[in-house]
Amino acid sequence: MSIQNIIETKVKEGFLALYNIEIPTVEFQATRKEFEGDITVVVFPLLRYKKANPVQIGEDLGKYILENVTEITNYNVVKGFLNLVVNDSFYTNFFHRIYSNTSYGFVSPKADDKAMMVEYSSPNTNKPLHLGHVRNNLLGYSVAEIIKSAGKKVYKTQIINDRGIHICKSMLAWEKFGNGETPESSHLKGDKLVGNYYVKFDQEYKKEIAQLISEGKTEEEAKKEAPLLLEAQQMLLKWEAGDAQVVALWKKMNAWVYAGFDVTYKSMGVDFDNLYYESNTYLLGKDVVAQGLEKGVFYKKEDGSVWCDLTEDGLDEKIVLRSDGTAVYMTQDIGTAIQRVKDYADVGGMVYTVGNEQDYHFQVLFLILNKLGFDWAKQLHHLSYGMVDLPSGKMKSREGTVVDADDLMIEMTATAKVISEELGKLDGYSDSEKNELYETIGLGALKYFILKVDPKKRILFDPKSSVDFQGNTGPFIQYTYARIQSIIRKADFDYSQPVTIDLHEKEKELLKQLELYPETVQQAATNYSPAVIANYTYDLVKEFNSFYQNVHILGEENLDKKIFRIQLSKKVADTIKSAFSLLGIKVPERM
RNA sequence: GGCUCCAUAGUUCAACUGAAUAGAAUAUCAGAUUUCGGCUCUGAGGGUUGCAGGUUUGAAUCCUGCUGGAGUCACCA
Repeated sequence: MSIQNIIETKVKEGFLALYNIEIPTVEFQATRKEFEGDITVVVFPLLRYKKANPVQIGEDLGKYILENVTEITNYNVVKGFLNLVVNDSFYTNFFHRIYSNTSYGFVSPKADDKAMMVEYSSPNTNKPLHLGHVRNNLLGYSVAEIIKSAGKKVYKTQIINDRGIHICKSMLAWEKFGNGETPESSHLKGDKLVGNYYVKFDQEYKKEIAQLISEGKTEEEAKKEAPLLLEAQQMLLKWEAGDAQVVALWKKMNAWVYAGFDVTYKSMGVDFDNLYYESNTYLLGKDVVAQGLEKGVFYKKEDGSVWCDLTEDGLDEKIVLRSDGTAVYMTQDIGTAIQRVKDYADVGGMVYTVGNEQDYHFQVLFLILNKLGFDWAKQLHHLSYGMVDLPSGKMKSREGTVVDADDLMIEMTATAKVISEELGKLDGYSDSEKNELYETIGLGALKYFILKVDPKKRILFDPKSSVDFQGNTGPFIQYTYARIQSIIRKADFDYSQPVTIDLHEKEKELLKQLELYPETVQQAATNYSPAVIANYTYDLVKEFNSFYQNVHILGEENLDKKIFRIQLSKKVADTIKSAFSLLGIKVPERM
């Protein structure tokens, strides 16, 4: 039981005993450093139930708690804040409890709990992954890990956008200009190769437009009538009709792309439990539209198109089926959501990791699913995140201003190499071990940089200078971890026995920070925010560095103290590792 | 134009969802440790939380209006 729970119970009890009033909740905060105490009860909110001087209430409660809670050794009241001093034995007992708990902070799901499905990445198969996907992937993966550790079963998934006119564009360009080029013949990653032909299409298309305009067409006409575009549209029709040649080409080129994506996902360290392909799901949802019509959720217009009226909810009308009876984006998404629950019966909710330009779409989607009456529709969340901007402005794939995901990771690893070599702590490491380490550090820097920011906010990413290795960064935290490992390696005696000592101020601070870990994981899960974990870890590391600077560990003469400090350091390291695993960041033994 | 999101030290980010003097990092300056890894630690300066009102014992946080930025409002995905 946490000290907060103990005090909460007693404050309620005390309030009842003193004033004969029941209170529902008690508000806590950490005691500010300039006052004596470890935990603070905020008295102000209680004034709602008992009109009185907050200082007087604080005094009364403080006295009651001092008498009735053995863990509290003293108190003081400043304005409306009741500061309580917790005794050392509470913290040492707490430490004994958690020391050998390898899953400290995590909660295991109960057998009958519903699972969450977390969707992220969901790329198009006509171009490689870029910086925007990197943020998406890191967020989605991390939130999935956090939800899992907070006590829910999780399925990681994505829906691959493998069909449509944009896919036909790269297919057509390859057919016309590719001369049979393959990833093997060109030594290019498959996704890069296909991406090149997507760009090629656009270049040739623009030429045709220019040509048509010079022949007297308006720009609008030229864009619609360019032969290449007409051909691509033809190709899409053929694909939909199941034309053998087109389908074979489509399969071949998509396979190249998937092989390329796999490499990128692997170096990014993300994975999926299952995949959905739009080519399988784009026809889903039509039957639900029929059901919705019966229920009166949707209505039909004269031309046969089907709509959902959301004006009562402050939104517009939304089309769910075209007049020709074909599906739109919304139809598919409705169908896909339902399909997923069919495939995984224990799914009780979903998280969609998609950029904030689709906020409106998901608002509508969730609303419609709720209107259709699915019980899991109440547990849908759009994990919306801001754009990643470059100093040069917005990324545009056609203009070549994108930051490629693979290039970015290679660049980060190279930077890590330069810095690590300067430090030269790697004697005895083989080249492959070194390279693995550079990757750990480089990716750690990148991941931490992106994940420490609130997802809602847009990020300005300067590939040259914005990724630091000092201060509030991944490598700084990794460094602290490595240093603790170095201490542990040197402690070559049995320090496994629990000991009880008088705590140094810095030790107590560290223990308080460790105590916060479980609720931090829960908070991160409720808020879908890896940033909460990142900030917690940084605070823990700062606290440790301060401890490290102020006391001796291996140099301590008192054996019990020495043992306790080694154990404490080890637990801090374990917690860093655990927290970073939630962010998908590895920690090195040396660096 | 309607709707949604964002705006906090020079810069990058916090602030437990309404509480104490708005905190860190970075950069700058001053110091400590020269012995567990100097990628460490301590301190200083740096703020009218975009602006103006309002609610509240208390507002960066909630409400209203404005300013600036972004997104969205397709029988595209």
